[in-house]
Amino acid sequence: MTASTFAFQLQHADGPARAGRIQTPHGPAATPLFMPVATQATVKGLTPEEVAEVGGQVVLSNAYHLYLRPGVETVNSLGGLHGFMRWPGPILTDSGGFQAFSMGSLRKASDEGIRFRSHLDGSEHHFTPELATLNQVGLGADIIMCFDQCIAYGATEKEVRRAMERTHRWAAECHRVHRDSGAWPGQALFGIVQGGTFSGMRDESTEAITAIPFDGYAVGGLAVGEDKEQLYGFTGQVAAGLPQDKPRYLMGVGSPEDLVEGVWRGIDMFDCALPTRVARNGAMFTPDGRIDVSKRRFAEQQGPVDEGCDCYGCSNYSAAYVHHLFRAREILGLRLASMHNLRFVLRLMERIREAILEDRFASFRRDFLSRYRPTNEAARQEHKLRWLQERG
RNA sequence: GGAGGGGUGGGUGAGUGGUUAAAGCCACCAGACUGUAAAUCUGGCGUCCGGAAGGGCUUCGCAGGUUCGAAUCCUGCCCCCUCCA
Repeated sequence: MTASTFAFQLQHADGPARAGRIQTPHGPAATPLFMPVATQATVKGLTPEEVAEVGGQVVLSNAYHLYLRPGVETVNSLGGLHGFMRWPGPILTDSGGFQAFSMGSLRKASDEGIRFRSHLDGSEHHFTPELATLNQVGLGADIIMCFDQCIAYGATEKEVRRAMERTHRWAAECHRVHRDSGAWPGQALFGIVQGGTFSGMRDESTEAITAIPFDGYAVGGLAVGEDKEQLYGFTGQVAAGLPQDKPRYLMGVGSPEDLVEGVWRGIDMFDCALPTRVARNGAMFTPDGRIDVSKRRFAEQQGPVDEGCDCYGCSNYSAAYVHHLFRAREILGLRLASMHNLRFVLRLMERIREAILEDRFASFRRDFLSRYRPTNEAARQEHKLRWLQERG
């Protein structure tokens, strides 16, 4: 817990794929790194001990949600985010920029910032780059993010440009506010590249954001409805333009296959709600793809959900038992599934790291992807479009 | 023995003459979930044909009747429940 400054060391590269280490005031973390999501200062359903047990090194929380409830001051007075949620390791907070996308009709963007109507009580809040930065300073995470405007897939070129240029101006503002805020010196600030699915704008944004000396650089605005080809293509394109000596963070990704593909294209850090969210609905990762443990075919399976998994659930319970827990809507079911999915992706990252260090990531990737069966892409797209329509 | 209430699709339960293949909920089946407004959402759920639009057939305890038309009204029968004796 000594106040060291943030640092990144690149240990080894295997093609574009990198293995490294970040250093934060609350300890180190090995990269490639997957950060479990703890939006409301908790990885839903799990204790910090359980998150650590499955291999979690850094968790991600959300400044927008914590600002609304319980409030930045409250968290601050209760020991800061680390003390409040009792997570002793590194924490990264997102600024609330993603909520500019996900909150649908409850928000309205302008050059000054984004107006949100609280989903809790309807009250109106105006997030500016300054407020978003100071909120995160107040929460006291190890790594904080610039306030950006994440725009929906399908936006016009004009809309994407406006959001991107706004994001660039806000990035400079966030950097200035953070520098002058009196934040403790170890706290890192990452910039975020936007630009939608327009190749030229992605380059433009990469150049604009890297012109500011952030501690790390994130690829934002992806995994919001575009197809896999675009996700991977823009990830690779942006990563190639980011500095070698800073960590690169692909925001909001991933699924197991996306993690492999992201690292393959030079990404060091990921966060994603997917593993824990789908777990609560019965979906569990296996080396062959995602299964739905609540399906009847698991009703009598004596072995664990994933034979090769070393998580608590797979070590102690049959798939039939987990199946029963979901059928009966028992809370232990979603806890076991959450632990399992986190363990699955975290162990995947550990194995990826080993493979990179041993210069065999290409074959690791090939083997993993040839076995892992992704979920239906067409259905994904349909679902996403409907969701986007509902959210306005 | 007397008084009253009720039998609806797998369950529960609306529906009292046409807009009802019959609400809602549950169960079940299928799909989704990527910087978490999510232990959530979407679709299906009598049967047959169709990719779909749509169309055919059979349904509201049983049997009969009234009516252009019945889950809904009438008659009989069977069964269940509550209270009184």
